Amino acid sequence: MTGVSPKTRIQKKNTRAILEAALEIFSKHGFRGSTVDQIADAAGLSKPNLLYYFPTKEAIHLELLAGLMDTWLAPLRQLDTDGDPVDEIIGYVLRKLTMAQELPRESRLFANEIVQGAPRIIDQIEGDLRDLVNEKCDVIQGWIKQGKLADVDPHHLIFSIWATTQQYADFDAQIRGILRPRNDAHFSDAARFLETFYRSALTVR
Amino acid sequence: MTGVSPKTRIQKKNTRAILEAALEIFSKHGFRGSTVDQIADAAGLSKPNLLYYFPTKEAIHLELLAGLMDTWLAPLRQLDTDGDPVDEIIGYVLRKLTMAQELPRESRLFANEIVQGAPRIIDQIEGDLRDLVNEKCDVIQGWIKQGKLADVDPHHLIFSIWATTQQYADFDAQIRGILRPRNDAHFSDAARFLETFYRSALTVR
DNA sequence: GTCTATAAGGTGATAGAC
DNA sequence: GTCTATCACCTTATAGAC
Repeated sequence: MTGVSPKTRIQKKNTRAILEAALEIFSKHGFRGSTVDQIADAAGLSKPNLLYYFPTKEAIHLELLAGLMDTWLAPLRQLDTDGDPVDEIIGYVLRKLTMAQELPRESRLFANEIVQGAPRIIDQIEGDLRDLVNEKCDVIQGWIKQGKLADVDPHHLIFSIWATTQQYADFDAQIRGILRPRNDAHFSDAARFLETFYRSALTVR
Repeated sequence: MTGVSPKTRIQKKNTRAILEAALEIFSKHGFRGSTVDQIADAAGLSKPNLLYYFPTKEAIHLELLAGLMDTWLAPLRQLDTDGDPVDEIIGYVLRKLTMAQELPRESRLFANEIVQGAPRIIDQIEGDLRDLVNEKCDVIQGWIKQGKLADVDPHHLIFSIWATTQQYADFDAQIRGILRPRNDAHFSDAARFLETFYRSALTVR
């Protein structure tokens, strides 16, 4: 399922090169739009050699998605029950925005998969992801009950945070096209916008 | 470029059937993930017959995107300079949410295209779309100067509205997976959340 | 206008030498 | 472990009969 168990140095290096190349290609063209040839080229290997490390194209894709899910959820895990509610959520928003800026390929990899119905990761969504989200929604609901946060639906709050941050990676082409030619500093503009926006919507008055 | 000029009744009917089928298939699998066979089947035509109406697979895709762009931008065009600023924007948010609910395939068609770098509609993005957005941003900026709206970046406000509404179509699989098994009424929950959220973030205090 | 048949090229995966 | 060669299949698009 996950290809050759990486033992020798060269195997580790090649496995890593393949996954790096696959991330580059899959995130740009989606699963069906990417070819094994493209990935092998980008990894600096021949196609049969690549298929010596991973049995199928799908195995590479699956390994990527599974391996990145933890990284992807880390910012949400950090949400701390004992912190100041508004600051905790603003912090989460800004961490997600930073990830969109620094890991846009990872964001688009997931976006490509989910927009097409998430056929290959629906289990992870309905499992680990769902559990984590529900856990953090309980935390948020607790804050609301204590009067420390405006009364909003926690699930839809989290969805809105995902949407407003990840769009800067997923729909980058559109955002750059509209902001052209002044699109150099748009991430810091976005950070300012999102911080102001979420703070004013979440603060109890 | 746009296939046979529809003159006879049967030509109109078939052209419409092809575009309807293509929307169904392209929105689900993306351009590369869709096959002419699938579209022909869905349209109830043979593959050569379909290619009698449109010269290539790409021509069908292009015609779809171009034809839907107007529909897609209609809610933004409606934004009225003379209305109440907060209500105008809330109205826009709710119209977009309704579109995500009623036209999810159209939303995913664009999402699929844009997430992969918008190769086939970058011109429309940098043309009509950009012009309309800039025009409406001027309106919003005017409201802010008059003190009728909280001071936020108009471009990023519009981006956030797109993101928070279209996600309910584009990332439907993820949202349903997380809300399971109670996901029947999530659009009305989303409407309530978004209205409260945008109203409290945009109202001048 | 619509069909069957097929050309032409791409794509995932394997065989077998080294 | 890596390569060249190749298979088997899929996919877009066309030819030509009706």
